Amino acid sequence: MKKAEFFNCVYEIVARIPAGKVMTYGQIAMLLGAPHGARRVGQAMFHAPEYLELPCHRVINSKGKLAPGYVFGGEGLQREMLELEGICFRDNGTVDLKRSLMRHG
DNA sequence: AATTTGACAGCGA
DNA sequence: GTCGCTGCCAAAT
Repeated sequence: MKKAEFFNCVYEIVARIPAGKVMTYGQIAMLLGAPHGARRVGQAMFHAPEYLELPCHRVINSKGKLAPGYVFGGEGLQREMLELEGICFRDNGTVDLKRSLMRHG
């Protein structure tokens, strides 16, 4: 797997995440056959061209936590978008992975 | 070529 | 449950 392809695969998977579901970086990396590639998935997101219109706000870390805050204009905004799509949040501000994490099936 | 950085993950305190 | 350290791997400097 070449590096550019890894990026493209990430974009494709992210583009397939339905509204109301989320995926973790590690999970995506694993689907791509890179069990330790979670960080690269993050880099792929950061470098994601806008015209792809990826639902990158549906990609979160394994703890259900959202992006650090300087990405979508603040964690509050990302959380709001997710809530509008039906993502279930817990009291501590994390996503309820049990309900909203997409299973690869 | 070597060092630093990062939208992560897992484990221990 | 939170905080910090370590492991991992590619991009950027």
